[in-house]
Amino acid sequence: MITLIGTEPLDLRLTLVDSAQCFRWTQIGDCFAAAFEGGPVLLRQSGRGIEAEGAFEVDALRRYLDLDRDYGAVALEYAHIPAARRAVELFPGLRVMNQPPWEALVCFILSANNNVSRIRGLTDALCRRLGRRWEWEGAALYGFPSPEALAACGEPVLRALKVGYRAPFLIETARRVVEGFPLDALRDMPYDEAHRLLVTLPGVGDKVADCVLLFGCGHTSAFPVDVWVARLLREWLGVACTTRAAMARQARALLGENAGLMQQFLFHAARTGAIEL
DNA sequence: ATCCAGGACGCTG
DNA sequence: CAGCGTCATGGA
Repeated sequence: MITLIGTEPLDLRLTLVDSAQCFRWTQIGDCFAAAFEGGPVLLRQSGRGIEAEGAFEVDALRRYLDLDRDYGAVALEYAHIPAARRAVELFPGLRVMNQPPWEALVCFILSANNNVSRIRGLTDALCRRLGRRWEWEGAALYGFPSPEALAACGEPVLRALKVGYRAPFLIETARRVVEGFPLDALRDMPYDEAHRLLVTLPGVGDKVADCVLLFGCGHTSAFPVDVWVARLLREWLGVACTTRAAMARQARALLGENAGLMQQFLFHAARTGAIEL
Protein backbone atom coordinates (compact mmCIF):
# COMPACT_ATOMS: atom_id res chain seq x y z
CA MET A 1 0.00 0.00 0.00
CA ILE A 2 1.33 3.40 -0.98
CA THR A 3 0.95 6.21 1.55
CA LEU A 4 1.38 9.91 1.05
CA ILE A 5 3.47 10.92 4.06
CA GLY A 6 3.94 14.60 3.32
CA THR A 7 3.92 17.43 0.82
CA GLU A 8 6.72 19.47 2.37
CA PRO A 9 9.76 20.28 0.23
CA LEU A 10 12.11 17.27 0.32
CA ASP A 11 14.68 16.25 -2.28
CA LEU A 12 15.10 12.51 -1.69
CA ARG A 13 18.27 11.99 -3.69
CA LEU A 14 19.93 15.02 -2.18
CA THR A 15 18.94 14.19 1.39
CA LEU A 16 19.20 10.39 1.45
CA VAL A 17 22.25 9.95 -0.76
CA ASP A 18 24.15 12.91 -2.19
CA SER A 19 24.56 15.00 0.95
CA ALA A 20 26.60 12.24 2.66
CA GLN A 21 24.80 12.33 5.98
CA CYS A 22 23.50 8.77 5.53
CA PHE A 23 25.10 5.94 3.60
CA ARG A 24 22.65 3.11 3.30
CA TRP A 25 19.87 4.10 0.90
CA THR A 26 19.94 2.61 -2.57
CA GLN A 27 18.10 3.84 -5.60
CA ILE A 28 15.88 1.34 -7.42
CA GLY A 29 14.41 2.95 -10.48
CA ASP A 30 12.72 6.12 -9.29
CA CYS A 31 12.48 4.77 -5.72
CA PHE A 32 14.85 4.86 -2.76
CA ALA A 33 14.99 1.75 -0.60
CA ALA A 34 16.41 0.68 2.75
CA ALA A 35 15.51 -1.96 5.34
CA PHE A 36 14.82 -1.14 8.97
CA GLU A 37 13.88 -3.27 11.97
CA GLY A 38 10.36 -3.80 10.70
CA GLY A 39 11.40 -4.46 7.12
CA PRO A 40 11.95 -2.64 3.83
CA VAL A 41 10.83 0.94 3.27
CA LEU A 42 10.52 2.53 -0.17
CA LEU A 43 10.30 6.24 -0.81
CA ARG A 44 9.34 8.07 -3.97
CA GLN A 45 8.67 11.63 -5.04
CA SER A 46 5.53 12.02 -7.06
CA GLY A 47 3.50 14.98 -8.17
CA ARG A 48 1.48 14.61 -4.98
CA GLY A 49 4.42 14.69 -2.60
CA ILE A 50 6.53 12.11 -0.78
CA GLU A 51 5.08 8.61 -1.05
CA ALA A 52 6.13 5.65 1.09
CA GLU A 53 5.57 1.93 0.93
CA GLY A 54 6.52 -0.86 3.32
CA ALA A 55 7.12 -1.23 7.05
CA PHE A 56 6.88 2.20 8.66
CA GLU A 57 4.76 4.44 10.85
CA VAL A 58 3.99 7.78 9.31
CA ASP A 59 5.01 9.85 12.33
CA ALA A 60 8.30 7.99 12.75
CA LEU A 61 9.14 8.32 9.07
CA ARG A 62 8.30 12.02 9.07
CA ARG A 63 10.59 12.47 12.05
CA TYR A 64 13.34 10.47 10.34
CA LEU A 65 13.11 12.74 7.31
CA ASP A 66 12.76 15.87 9.48
CA LEU A 67 9.58 16.80 7.64
CA ASP A 68 8.11 18.62 10.63
CA ARG A 69 10.79 21.32 10.65
CA ASP A 70 10.24 24.65 8.94
CA TYR A 71 13.37 25.08 6.83
CA GLY A 72 12.10 28.39 5.58
CA ALA A 73 12.42 29.69 9.13
CA VAL A 74 15.92 28.24 9.42
CA ALA A 75 16.89 29.99 6.19
CA LEU A 76 15.59 33.31 7.51
CA GLU A 77 17.59 32.84 10.69
CA TYR A 78 20.81 32.93 8.67
CA ALA A 79 19.73 35.19 5.82
CA HIS A 80 22.12 37.92 7.00
CA ILE A 81 25.09 35.68 6.19
CA PRO A 82 25.69 35.77 2.41
CA ALA A 83 27.31 32.33 2.12
CA ALA A 84 24.56 30.76 4.20
CA ARG A 85 21.81 32.40 2.22
CA ARG A 86 23.41 31.27 -1.03
CA ALA A 87 23.85 27.67 0.15
CA VAL A 88 20.21 27.42 1.20
CA GLU A 89 19.07 28.85 -2.12
CA LEU A 90 21.15 26.30 -3.98
CA PHE A 91 19.72 23.23 -2.26
CA PRO A 92 15.98 23.45 -1.71
CA GLY A 93 14.70 20.18 -0.29
CA LEU A 94 17.84 19.32 1.62
CA ARG A 95 16.98 18.22 5.15
CA VAL A 96 19.03 16.97 8.08
CA MET A 97 17.78 13.49 8.90
CA ASN A 98 17.17 11.99 12.33
CA GLN A 99 18.86 8.62 12.05
CA PRO A 100 19.07 5.96 14.73
CA PRO A 101 22.09 6.97 16.86
CA TRP A 102 23.67 3.54 16.55
CA GLU A 103 23.70 3.77 12.76
CA ALA A 104 25.15 7.24 12.77
CA LEU A 105 27.80 6.12 15.25
CA VAL A 106 28.96 3.18 13.15
CA CYS A 107 28.85 4.98 9.81
CA PHE A 108 30.81 7.95 11.04
CA ILE A 109 33.44 5.79 12.69
CA LEU A 110 33.83 4.37 9.20
CA SER A 111 34.01 7.89 7.77
CA ALA A 112 37.32 8.77 9.43
CA ASN A 113 39.98 9.51 6.82
CA ASN A 114 37.76 7.98 4.16
CA ASN A 115 35.75 9.11 1.16
CA VAL A 116 32.00 9.12 0.64
CA SER A 117 31.72 6.41 -1.99
CA ARG A 118 33.88 4.10 0.06
CA ILE A 119 31.96 4.79 3.27
CA ARG A 120 28.82 3.81 1.41
CA GLY A 121 30.44 0.63 0.14
CA LEU A 122 31.65 -0.35 3.61
CA THR A 123 28.25 0.35 5.16
CA ASP A 124 26.63 -1.81 2.54
CA ALA A 125 29.15 -4.61 3.10
CA LEU A 126 28.52 -4.46 6.83
CA CYS A 127 24.77 -4.75 6.33
CA ARG A 128 25.11 -7.62 3.86
CA ARG A 129 27.40 -9.57 6.13
CA LEU A 130 25.83 -8.90 9.53
CA GLY A 131 22.37 -7.46 8.94
CA ARG A 132 19.04 -9.18 8.58
CA ARG A 133 18.10 -10.03 5.02
CA TRP A 134 14.83 -8.86 3.50
CA GLU A 135 13.40 -9.01 0.04
CA TRP A 136 11.35 -6.53 -1.88
CA GLU A 137 9.96 -7.69 -5.19
CA GLY A 138 12.93 -9.93 -5.79
CA ALA A 139 15.55 -7.42 -4.71
CA ALA A 140 17.55 -8.18 -1.54
CA LEU A 141 17.72 -5.50 1.15
CA TYR A 142 19.70 -5.73 4.37
CA GLY A 143 19.00 -4.18 7.74
CA PHE A 144 21.64 -2.43 9.78
CA PRO A 145 23.63 -4.80 12.04
CA SER A 146 22.76 -4.76 15.74
CA PRO A 147 25.37 -3.77 18.33
CA GLU A 148 25.35 -7.39 19.49
CA ALA A 149 26.10 -8.69 16.00
CA LEU A 150 28.99 -6.27 15.59
CA ALA A 151 30.38 -6.90 19.06
CA ALA A 152 30.44 -10.63 18.46
CA CYS A 153 31.57 -10.89 14.85
CA GLY A 154 35.33 -10.94 15.34
CA GLU A 155 37.99 -8.67 13.87
CA PRO A 156 38.94 -10.92 10.91
CA VAL A 157 35.37 -10.73 9.63
CA LEU A 158 35.52 -6.94 9.58
CA ARG A 159 39.02 -6.92 8.07
CA ALA A 160 37.70 -9.10 5.27
CA LEU A 161 35.09 -6.42 4.58
CA LYS A 162 37.98 -3.95 4.14
CA VAL A 163 37.19 -1.63 7.01
CA GLY A 164 40.93 -1.62 7.68
CA TYR A 165 42.26 -0.21 10.93
CA ARG A 166 38.74 0.78 11.99
CA ALA A 167 37.88 -2.87 12.78
CA PRO A 168 38.91 -2.80 16.45
CA PHE A 169 37.21 0.60 16.90
CA LEU A 170 33.92 -0.83 15.66
CA ILE A 171 34.10 -3.93 17.81
CA GLU A 172 35.12 -2.11 20.98
CA THR A 173 32.49 0.57 20.51
CA ALA A 174 29.85 -2.10 19.86
CA ARG A 175 30.85 -3.79 23.11
CA ARG A 176 30.53 -0.53 24.99
CA VAL A 177 27.02 -0.09 23.58
CA VAL A 178 26.05 -3.66 24.46
CA GLU A 179 27.38 -3.07 27.96
CA GLY A 180 25.04 -0.15 28.40
CA PHE A 181 26.56 3.00 26.92
CA PRO A 182 23.56 5.40 27.02
CA LEU A 183 23.21 6.01 23.28
CA ASP A 184 19.48 6.76 23.48
CA ALA A 185 19.91 9.18 26.37
CA LEU A 186 22.30 11.47 24.44
CA ARG A 187 19.32 13.15 22.83
CA ASP A 188 18.09 14.52 26.13
CA MET A 189 21.47 15.56 27.53
CA PRO A 190 23.03 19.01 27.18
CA TYR A 191 25.29 19.15 24.12
CA ASP A 192 28.52 19.37 26.13
CA GLU A 193 27.71 16.36 28.27
CA ALA A 194 26.65 14.22 25.30
CA HIS A 195 29.77 15.20 23.36
CA ARG A 196 32.06 14.50 26.30
CA LEU A 197 30.52 11.07 26.66
CA LEU A 198 30.72 10.17 22.97
CA VAL A 199 34.43 10.90 22.62
CA THR A 200 35.16 8.23 25.23
CA LEU A 201 34.23 5.64 22.60
CA PRO A 202 37.12 4.24 20.54
CA GLY A 203 37.16 5.67 17.02
CA VAL A 204 35.11 8.68 18.07
CA GLY A 205 36.84 12.06 18.17
CA ASP A 206 35.39 15.58 18.20
CA LYS A 207 34.22 15.51 14.60
CA VAL A 208 32.61 12.06 14.60
CA ALA A 209 30.93 12.88 17.92
CA ASP A 210 29.40 15.98 16.34
CA CYS A 211 28.14 13.93 13.39
CA VAL A 212 26.48 11.44 15.73
CA LEU A 213 24.90 14.25 17.73
CA LEU A 214 23.67 16.09 14.64
CA PHE A 215 22.52 13.19 12.49
CA GLY A 216 21.48 10.73 15.20
CA CYS A 217 20.58 12.60 18.36
CA GLY A 218 18.66 15.71 17.35
CA HIS A 219 21.40 18.08 18.52
CA THR A 220 20.96 20.71 15.82
CA SER A 221 23.68 22.90 17.29
CA ALA A 222 26.39 20.23 16.78
CA PHE A 223 28.77 21.49 14.10
CA PRO A 224 31.08 18.87 12.56
CA VAL A 225 34.27 20.38 11.15
CA ASP A 226 36.01 18.37 8.45
CA VAL A 227 38.48 19.58 5.82
CA TRP A 228 35.75 21.19 3.71
CA VAL A 229 34.03 22.92 6.57
CA ALA A 230 37.33 24.16 7.99
CA ARG A 231 38.09 25.69 4.61
CA LEU A 232 34.71 27.35 4.19
CA LEU A 233 34.76 28.73 7.72
CA ARG A 234 37.97 30.57 6.87
CA GLU A 235 37.06 31.66 3.36
CA TRP A 236 33.38 32.46 3.77
CA LEU A 237 32.84 33.29 7.42
CA GLY A 238 36.22 34.70 8.38
CA VAL A 239 36.74 32.21 11.19
CA ALA A 240 40.48 32.17 11.91
CA CYS A 241 41.37 29.31 14.24
CA THR A 242 44.14 26.80 14.39
CA THR A 243 42.42 23.64 15.54
CA ARG A 244 39.17 22.18 14.26
CA ALA A 245 37.80 21.90 17.78
CA ALA A 246 38.26 25.66 18.18
CA MET A 247 36.61 26.24 14.80
CA ALA A 248 33.63 24.14 15.86
CA ARG A 249 33.29 26.11 19.10
CA GLN A 250 33.41 29.41 17.27
CA ALA A 251 30.95 28.29 14.61
CA ARG A 252 28.53 27.16 17.30
CA ALA A 253 28.86 30.51 19.05
CA LEU A 254 28.36 32.33 15.76
CA LEU A 255 25.44 30.31 14.38
CA GLY A 256 23.67 29.19 17.53
CA GLU A 257 20.97 26.62 18.11
CA ASN A 258 20.65 25.48 14.48
CA ALA A 259 24.33 25.74 13.54
CA GLY A 260 24.43 22.10 12.48
CA LEU A 261 21.52 22.44 10.08
CA MET A 262 23.30 25.28 8.33
CA GLN A 263 26.53 23.29 8.40
CA GLN A 264 24.93 20.68 6.19
CA PHE A 265 24.03 23.23 3.52
CA LEU A 266 27.46 24.84 3.67
CA PHE A 267 29.23 21.48 3.66
CA HIS A 268 27.41 20.34 0.56
CA ALA A 269 28.00 23.63 -1.20
CA ALA A 270 31.71 23.41 -0.52
CA ARG A 271 32.12 19.72 -1.25
CA THR A 272 30.33 19.86 -4.58
CA GLY A 273 32.01 23.08 -5.61
CA ALA A 274 28.62 24.76 -5.99
CA ILE A 275 30.14 27.86 -4.44
CA GLU A 276 33.74 28.74 -5.22
CA LEU A 277 35.90 28.91 -2.14
C1' DA B 1 54.09 7.22 -7.62
C1' DT B 2 51.89 10.58 -4.65
C1' DC B 3 47.82 12.59 -2.85
C1' DC B 4 43.35 12.64 -0.89
C1' DA B 5 39.10 11.13 1.48
C1' DG B 6 33.06 14.16 6.27
C1' DG B 7 39.92 11.81 11.34
C1' DA B 8 41.42 9.34 15.47
C1' DC B 9 45.14 8.20 18.28
C1' DG B 10 49.47 8.20 20.55
C1' DC B 11 53.64 10.47 21.25
C1' DT B 12 56.62 14.72 21.55
C1' DG B 13 57.68 19.59 22.40
C1' DC C 1 47.47 22.55 24.52
C1' DA C 2 49.58 22.21 19.85
C1' DG C 3 52.01 19.76 16.24
C1' DC C 4 53.15 15.48 13.81
C1' DG C 5 53.50 10.57 12.03
C1' DT C 6 50.75 6.60 11.52
C1' DC C 7 46.86 3.98 10.58
C1' DA C 8 43.93 0.50 5.66
C1' DT C 9 41.91 1.19 1.41
C1' DG C 10 41.00 2.54 -3.29
C1' DG C 11 40.29 6.10 -6.77
C1' DA C 12 42.23 10.13 -9.08
